[in-house]
Amino acid sequence: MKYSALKGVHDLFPPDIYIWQKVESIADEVFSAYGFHELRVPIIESTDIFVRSIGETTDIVEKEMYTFPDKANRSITLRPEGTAPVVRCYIENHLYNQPSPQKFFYSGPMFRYERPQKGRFRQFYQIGVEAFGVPEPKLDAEILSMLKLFLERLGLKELSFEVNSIGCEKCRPDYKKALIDFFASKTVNLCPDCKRRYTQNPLRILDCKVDSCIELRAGAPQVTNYLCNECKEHFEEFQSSLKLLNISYIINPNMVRGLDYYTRTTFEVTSEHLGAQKAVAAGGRYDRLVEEFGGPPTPAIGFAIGMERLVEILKNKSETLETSPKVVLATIGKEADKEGLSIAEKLRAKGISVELGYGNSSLKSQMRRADRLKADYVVIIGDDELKSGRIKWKNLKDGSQGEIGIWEIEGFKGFY
RNA sequence: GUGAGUGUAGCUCAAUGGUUAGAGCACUGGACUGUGGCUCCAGGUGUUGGGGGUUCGAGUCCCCUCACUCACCCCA
Repeated sequence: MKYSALKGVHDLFPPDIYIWQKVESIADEVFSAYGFHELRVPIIESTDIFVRSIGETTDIVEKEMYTFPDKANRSITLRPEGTAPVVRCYIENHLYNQPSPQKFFYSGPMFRYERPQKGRFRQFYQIGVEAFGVPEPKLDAEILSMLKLFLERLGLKELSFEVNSIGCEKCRPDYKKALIDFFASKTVNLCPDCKRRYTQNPLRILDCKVDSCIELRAGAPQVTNYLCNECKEHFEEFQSSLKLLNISYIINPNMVRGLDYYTRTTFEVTSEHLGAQKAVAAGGRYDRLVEEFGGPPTPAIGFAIGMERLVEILKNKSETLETSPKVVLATIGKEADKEGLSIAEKLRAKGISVELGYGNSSLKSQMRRADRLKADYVVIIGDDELKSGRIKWKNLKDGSQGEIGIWEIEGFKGFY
């Protein structure tokens, strides 16, 4: 084959596309009910928008961004995530002057230069949600509840919700120091990756998958014990709201975030039906980011859903979504062919989906095609029908058939 | 960036180093000349991912390369 798609990107077409459409329309419905409005931002931004928000030393910025110079030699980056552009949009358009909170959702492609694997792609789609202006943990719980409702509306109930609090700029440094102290005497026994993490981002040691590191971290200080009073209270209120809303969750004190901007609440929804990349949705608070970006101090929270991962789970549920025509118009002969074309147009104008036969195929093959398209009805037009002015219909589901005047077909009640 | 695995028909897969690379499914047509599903019959495409090598002989063995898959790092 001469041309193929680039590594880590993919085409999307039936039948999968119907799952995507369903997911998007349910997202629209559910998020709207919570007062979220759709927002569309560019997929390219100045590189520094991502560097400043995600963090210079994160993997995303260091090695995963699609960054290139434009013709005027400005550094442009294909967005690796959605929060930073939305924050930029929020500030640039002074949306903080609108009634608070401002709540948005968006969907679209993100780009990260990584080796593809199950559930991971170079171009991948996210549905994201961001809410600005409310510090109360009530909102955190509301947002989790919204996510849960969204997933339930898609028929997903066996997903697990993990939550954590990673503190704020006041208490996180204390915790980080405690962690460094804890591992100080054990560094020689850490895996090579964790040796690197120890100096670069000690929090990451907590979710290492190597057995020896899992053993070494037993008894390590937990972030939830180092929260300042405000963060602690926030986390407790968040949990009591979750209980009030009947959301079952587990606290995962080892859940850390890969992006620098998160504060306090973090959460993840995971599925056992995926591979190693089992997070379907993840998010958290980022109370400092708007201010750091030059906006007014504005608490905020958001999450992102990995579309491909979500669709992967939905595919396993083997609910086949397909669209089939209501009517297949089978015609025999040139004259009938013309008549069929004009009847089809009249039916379509009434909102009925109609497929025509093409070429000089036999009635049999047109019937067979109708069967494979899973049409509800076949309408047959041939010389006899043209002569009598009465055309034949057949219900493919129950096998019943009959005749109807050619001028009455638009009103045939089986079609409605 | 690192590691492992897999590349044969549109799809799923066969083929001990040995003739002309096969089967199922799918597709199209016919049996039924104007009635789908079931059955039967017929139809056919492969540069065996690509290149090089070993051999009398390579889909099969070796090397290189490309692609895909899974995993690590990291993440939705």
